Amino acid sequence: MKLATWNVNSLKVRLPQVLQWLSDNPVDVLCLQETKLTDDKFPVAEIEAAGYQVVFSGQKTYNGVAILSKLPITDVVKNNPRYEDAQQRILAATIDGVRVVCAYVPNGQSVDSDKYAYKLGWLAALHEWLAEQALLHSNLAVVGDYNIAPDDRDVHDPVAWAGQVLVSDQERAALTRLIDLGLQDAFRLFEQAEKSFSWWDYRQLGFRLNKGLRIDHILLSAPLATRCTACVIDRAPRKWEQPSDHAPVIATIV
DNA sequence: ATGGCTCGTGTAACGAGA
Repeated sequence: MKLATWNVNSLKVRLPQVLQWLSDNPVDVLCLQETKLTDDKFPVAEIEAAGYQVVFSGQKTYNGVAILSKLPITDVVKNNPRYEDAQQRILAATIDGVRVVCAYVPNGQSVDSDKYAYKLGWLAALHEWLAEQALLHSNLAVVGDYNIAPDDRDVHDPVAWAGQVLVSDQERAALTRLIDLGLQDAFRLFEQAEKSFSWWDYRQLGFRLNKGLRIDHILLSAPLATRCTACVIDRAPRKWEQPSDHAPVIATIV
């Protein structure tokens, strides 16, 4: 199975790029974040015409997640059943014996904001739910935009970013607690180039200067991690016209 | 020091993202 995740920053704007990318990279499963579409506006026909089944959970203006799959999708769960949340950020489904959780973790805005407290509470509730899911599903993949750079090597300028949102100790500790449920960061199972990032600011030539962060992750349970033979970030679509600020991350599971 | 760019909303700036 080839399993990918991509924050598309509006599926309305990015649908042509998603279809082009799937044509170039016919992955089995693609998890999307920040679709920014209510369910009645989701482009089901276009995605099905490309050979994918799709499930989605969206809202107006913000957030929104979707799972595209070549193989049948079953047991769909929208949102974390342990956390009342008006924001549509989680979608889980079973595909080919793998429990796939597509997550759009809150950004947090800044460490002194209410949104940061929401982010930490949201992550604590995610941990509570995933602890149960990990017991229920040996093949568990938790993928998406985590809005957390796990380590200083995932940050273009760790000194400038020190203590800020996306890299703060509390956020990193929350990510570590998720990993301690028995998950592994697929990207770090393999040798990777230095300064490998998955997001670059639209401003200040962020991509051209490779001023980025690695905040999009594929976490795999041990049985899946042992079957994982590659994990790469595809920078290609970030070079296209009118790109998302995030690049897709792809794991190959044999 | 600030904002820089790109979205959606809604049709003008503004909030949000990261």
